[in-house]
Amino acid sequence: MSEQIRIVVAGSERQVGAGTTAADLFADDPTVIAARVGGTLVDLARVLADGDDVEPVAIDSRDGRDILRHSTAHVMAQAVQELYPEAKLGIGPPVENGFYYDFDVAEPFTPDDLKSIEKKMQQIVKERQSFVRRPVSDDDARAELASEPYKLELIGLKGGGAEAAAEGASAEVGAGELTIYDNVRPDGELAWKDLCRGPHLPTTRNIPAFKLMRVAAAYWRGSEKNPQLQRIYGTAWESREALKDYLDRLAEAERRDHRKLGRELDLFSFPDELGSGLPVFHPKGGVLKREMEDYVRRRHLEEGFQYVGTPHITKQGLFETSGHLPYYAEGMFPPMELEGSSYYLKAMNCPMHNLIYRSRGRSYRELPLRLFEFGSVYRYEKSGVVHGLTRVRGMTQDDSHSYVTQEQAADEIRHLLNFVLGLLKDFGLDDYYLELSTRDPESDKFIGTDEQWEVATRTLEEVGKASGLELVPDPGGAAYYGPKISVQTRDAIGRSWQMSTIQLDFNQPARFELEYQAADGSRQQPVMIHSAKFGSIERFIGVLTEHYAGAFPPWLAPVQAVGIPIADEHVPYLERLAAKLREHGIRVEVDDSDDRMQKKIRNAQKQKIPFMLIAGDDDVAKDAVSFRYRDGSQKNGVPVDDAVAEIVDAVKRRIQV
RNA sequence: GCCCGAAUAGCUCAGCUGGUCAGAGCAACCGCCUUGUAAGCGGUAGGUCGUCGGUUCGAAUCCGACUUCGGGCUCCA
Repeated sequence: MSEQIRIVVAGSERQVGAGTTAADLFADDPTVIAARVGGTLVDLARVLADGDDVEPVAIDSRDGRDILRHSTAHVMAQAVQELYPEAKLGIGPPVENGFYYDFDVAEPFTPDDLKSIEKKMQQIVKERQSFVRRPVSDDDARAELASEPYKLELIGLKGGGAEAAAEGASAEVGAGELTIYDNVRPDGELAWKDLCRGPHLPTTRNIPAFKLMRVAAAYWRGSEKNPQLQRIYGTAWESREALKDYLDRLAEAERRDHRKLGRELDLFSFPDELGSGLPVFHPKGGVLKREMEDYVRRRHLEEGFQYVGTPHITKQGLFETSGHLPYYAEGMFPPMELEGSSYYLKAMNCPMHNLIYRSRGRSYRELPLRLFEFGSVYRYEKSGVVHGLTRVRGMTQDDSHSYVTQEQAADEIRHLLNFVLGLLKDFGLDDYYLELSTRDPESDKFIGTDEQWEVATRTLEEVGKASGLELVPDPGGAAYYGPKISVQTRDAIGRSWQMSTIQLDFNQPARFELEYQAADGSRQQPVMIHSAKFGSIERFIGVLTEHYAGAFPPWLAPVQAVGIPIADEHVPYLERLAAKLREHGIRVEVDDSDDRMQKKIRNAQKQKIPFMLIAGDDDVAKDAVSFRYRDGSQKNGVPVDDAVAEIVDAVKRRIQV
C-alpha cells in the first residue's frame, strides 16, 4: 500500500494516494479543465501535496474560459510560427470574450493569412497536443528563448513590475519562478514551446470552439514610443453553441450601431465637409436632443442649479490660469491669432464658470452655489480615435460646477450622485457601477499636493462606497486637477459606457483665487465639484440609440404616432384624430401617401414609430381607431378618447411601450 | 498620432486579373392602382466611380499623396 495524503476536495476531506493529480480527482467530469489549489489556479496535471485544498475549475466558468482562451492563444502563436517561422512572439493573454497574441513580423497579416492560421490551428487542436509545464531558471529560459527578444525582455521584468510594464504580461511571467509550456504531440515529440505562467488546458483537444476575429496593430508594452506589433484577436468558447451566441451578440450590436441607425432613422450625420468628429443633428435627431435637453435643464433647476451661459472661445490667459494649457494643450485646437492675442476654442467649461463665481464677492450663505449650462466644447481628438457620436471633436456637455465649503463637499457629491442616477433611470438606464479614477503617483501630469489628492480621493471613495453600488478602482485615470467618480452604465445588451462624471477639484479654486466670506468673517477657499450628467449630449444620444436599438420610448420618439388609413377616404378622419393628439403636444403624422396600407405599416415599422393608428370603415363607424404597436401586436376598435389618453399617458409617464 | 483595411447614385451593394463597366434593388419624382396590420404595377431622373497627381494608346480598376470612414493601439466625455 502506497503512502496516503489527506486533501480537501471541493470542501470535503479525502484521503488519496501520494502522487495523485488534480486530473485524477475530476476524471469523471470532462468539463473540468483546471484546478484551484489553495486559491491558485493550476494545471490538472499538478501532483497534489498533503493538506492541499483543491477545487475544480470548469471550462465554462470565468477562470475556465480565461484558461481556454489563453491556451487557444498559444495554439494560435504556434500556428503563426509554423507558417511564419521568422515571427517573434509578444504577449498573448486572455481578454474579455477572447484573447490576442502579438507578433513581430515583417509583413502585416491579411485576412487571408488569418484563414490559413485558423486552418493550421484546427490541425493542432485535432492533434491533441499536451500542454506540459516545465519550471526553468531565469538563465535557462534566456538560453531557450534566445531568439525571442520580446520574451527576453519580459524575463527581465519578471516579478511585481510585469503587469505594470505591459497589460497582460503577467500571463507570461508570474511573480514566482519562470515556467515554459511545451506543446507535446501524442508520440512525445515537442511541437512548440512558449514562456508562460499557465495554467493551461490538458491538451489542445480541449478547445471546443474558436474563431480568429481580426488583426490590428498594437504598440509593444502599450507605449507609442515602442515598435508596433501585429495583434491577432480571437475568441474561444466552451461549446459551439456558446461561440455562436457570442457571434450573435456581435451581430446584434452591429444592428444597434448608432451610426447605422442614425442614418436609417434620419437622426444625425457626419458630413465630410465639416471635418472629422463634427456631427449635425437632423430634424428627427433634433427632437431627441431637444426633449433631452429640456428635461435635463428642468431637472437641474429643480435640483438647485442655476443656468448660465458662456462663449465658445477665449483668450489664452484663461486656460493658463486654469492649468489647461500647460497640462491639456495637446487636447485643444491650436489658437487663432487676432488683435495681438491668441484665442482658443473652449475645451472645458470650468474656467468660465469660475469667472462667474468670481464676478463678485461670495458669502458662505450662497454655498453650495451650483452653476450649470449646456456648454459646447471642442477638443482636438487624435484622428484615429474619433468614432460616431461616442467620440467627437465638438460636443455639448451638460456641465455643472458646484462651489461648496470643505465640509459640504461630501454631501454635495452624494447629492450629485443621486441626481445623476435618477436622471439615468428616467432615460431607461438602470444598470450601472461606479469607477473611482485616481492619480498615478508616478506621472507628472497631475497638479496639486499629495494631501489635497489624498483628501479628495478619500471623500469620493467614501461617498461611492456609501452608495451601495459596485466601486471599481481606476488608478491613473483622474483628470490632471482632481480625482473623479464616473458612472459606468450598462446598456440593453450588457455593454458598459462611461457617462456621468463627478470630479473633485482643489486646484482650480486656488489658481483662480476663488474665495467666500465665512461666518466668522474670514476669507475661505471653496471646493469645486465638476459634474457632467450624461458626459456629453452627443455621446448620450449615441448610447441611447444603441440601448433602445432606435425604438425610443414614446416621450423621446421623434414621431410618436402615425395615422395609417385603410383607404384614402379615411385620411380626413385620421387628420381629425391627429389634431386632437397635437392639442396634447403629441408628435403625430398621417401617412396620406400613395402607398398601400401594408406598405405604410412597413414604413412606420422601419421608422420604429411607437404607435400606429389605423382607421378604416369599421373604426370610423364606431368613432374608434386600431392600434398596431412596434412588436406587431394590435388592439382594434379603441374609442378615440381612449386612444388619445393611452398615448398621452405613455408620453407623460415616460414609459417604454 | 501610429498600423491595417475601405471609399462606385440619397441608402445597400455588383463591376474578377486596365479596353461597350458605369449597373441592380430600395429611396426620390411622375402616372395608374389601392378597404384591414411589414414591400401593388409601370415609367422618369440621378454617379466626371472620395480629391489631386502619376503610369498607360487607354484607369472605377495599377502607383503616390491627401480627405473621410471602419477595426485596433495610444488617448478619452
